[in-house]
Amino acid sequence: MRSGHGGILLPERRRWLHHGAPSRPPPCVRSRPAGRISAPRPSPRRLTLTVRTRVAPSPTGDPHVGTAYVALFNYCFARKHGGQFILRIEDTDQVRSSAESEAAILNALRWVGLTWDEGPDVGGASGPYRQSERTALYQAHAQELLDAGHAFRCFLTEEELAALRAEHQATGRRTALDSPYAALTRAESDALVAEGRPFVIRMRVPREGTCTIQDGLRGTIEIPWDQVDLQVLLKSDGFPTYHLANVVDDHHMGITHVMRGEEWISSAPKHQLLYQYFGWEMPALIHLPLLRNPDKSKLSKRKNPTSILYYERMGFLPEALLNYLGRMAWSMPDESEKFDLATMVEHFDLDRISLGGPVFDVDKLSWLNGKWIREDLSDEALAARIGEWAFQPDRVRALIPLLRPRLDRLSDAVGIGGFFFQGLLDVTAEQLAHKVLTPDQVRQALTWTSWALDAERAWERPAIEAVLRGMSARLELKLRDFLAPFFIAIAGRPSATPLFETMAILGRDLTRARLRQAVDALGGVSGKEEKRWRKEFDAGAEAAAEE
RNA sequence: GUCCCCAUCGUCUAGUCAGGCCCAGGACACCGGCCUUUCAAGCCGGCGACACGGGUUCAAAUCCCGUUGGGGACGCCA
Repeated sequence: MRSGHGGILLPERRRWLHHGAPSRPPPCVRSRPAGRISAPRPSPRRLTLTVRTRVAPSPTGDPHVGTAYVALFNYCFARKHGGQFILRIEDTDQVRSSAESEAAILNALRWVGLTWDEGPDVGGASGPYRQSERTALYQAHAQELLDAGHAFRCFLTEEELAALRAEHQATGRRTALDSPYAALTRAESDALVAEGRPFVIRMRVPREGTCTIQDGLRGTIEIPWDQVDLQVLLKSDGFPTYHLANVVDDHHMGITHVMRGEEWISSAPKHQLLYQYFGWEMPALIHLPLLRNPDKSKLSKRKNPTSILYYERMGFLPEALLNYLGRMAWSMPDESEKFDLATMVEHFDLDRISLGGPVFDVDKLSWLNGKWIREDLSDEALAARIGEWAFQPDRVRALIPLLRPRLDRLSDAVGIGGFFFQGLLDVTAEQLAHKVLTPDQVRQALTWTSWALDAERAWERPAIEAVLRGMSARLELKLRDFLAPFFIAIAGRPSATPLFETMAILGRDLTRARLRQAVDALGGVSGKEEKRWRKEFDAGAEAAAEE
């Protein structure tokens, strides 16, 4: 057995605790951890080793409820075992990462009530906690693998790669993609570097046999090696990919248990292999079931609000949201529905995680939230919470330029600006009826615009205006006609504060949700129609991009 | 298409590893009733599931195999 921390693996898994000498794990899928790790044996010495978990969000967008969900489980596991929980920023994607997103994610996680022992904001002994500040480390490790022959330089251009993929696909790919440069000698490879050819570093992967990985919830998982990519470890910009950075950091940060989304199972073999190449002990892998949309697909903003900011804006209490996330795939021993973070920690047990992907059900979240409001807040506390929520100075301040010209009495502010404080509006098809456009045209305008807004990175008035004007032109509708249904969808009436500013202030998520609600009021978009529209939409977007 | 994961009411789940206590329990939603100046809240009740087919066993929601269904991965994104 590896000498390190393996013994503390999932120590609460029953057989472990109650039967000193672990018997053979049953052959069932959810085999005991005893069968998962080479040969761990409970020992008092190892139990003193500290559990360390982490959550590692990528700052490429709005804070996602899935991030909070994974963070919650990592937090609970670490706390339950007296260990540490770490926050690490995985900003290795230079193009998509942003400081604003990072700040928003940190704020959102703090908002739901999670805290971390080490992170970019609080520091710690294993820092820095932002991967963009650790590039030298990854480069050194990539070099080490290169020198050891565990990795090679790949000089394939993007076009060549695309062609290879297409060919692979066409011939009915049975195995992962290969690279012709894998066969080069080091001298040949060095020569190409000397020529100035750009390259990436890929890892070598066995081309036959089967990789066996151990999952803390599922037991043994076997994946044929020929299904595993020759994964890029170091990109041509010198930055590492997730796979390299994550392994290097988890090792150097002393992570003992990696709890992450199930979507990572298929890359686990690469990670395991990297640990072997480096000669490091691998943390225990625990893959959490994915949060789902009502149609069971992986939770996505297109189908369900996913941003924590949205839930804040809608008036959900952070403790209720966190509580609800704790009900996703996990249950209290007595099945209680309402519990706080400390209680969840106290009872946390991997054995109580169920594996079917849970559908994120906003209705049930609302009920839970109502329970928290009714049962846990005094009149004073509730009054304070409503005030804090509604009258956040920055938010109210932003409305003033829109309200001022329209106010004769202060009380007018409620009628004119009330919709800023509402959640979803109950817009009907009748309200959305348009004097020139057909309901289908309205539906299309709202849907396409919503898509176009999703593709827009900046959520600011000029960008929003450009998208709406562009879409109106593209659909060949007069701006006035085109905009009319948006006023209804966003403000609930035909005339309101200026639309672009209003949407900017309302925020991306609430705007998206209201547009979607309006579309739904008109009958929604069927799967077939969405497919067709999506095709036309993308084609048009491409044409526009080429101009 | 290939590989992997998963499978209890519409949804979240208990029960599954240690088969009998389960003709399957709780919660959301929905429906009905009570309470109530209204609406909520609260309380009471109703509807509603072990995907299917084979095994193993005295006994299977629970163990095994297969089928079906759902999901994920197949990026110089994470």
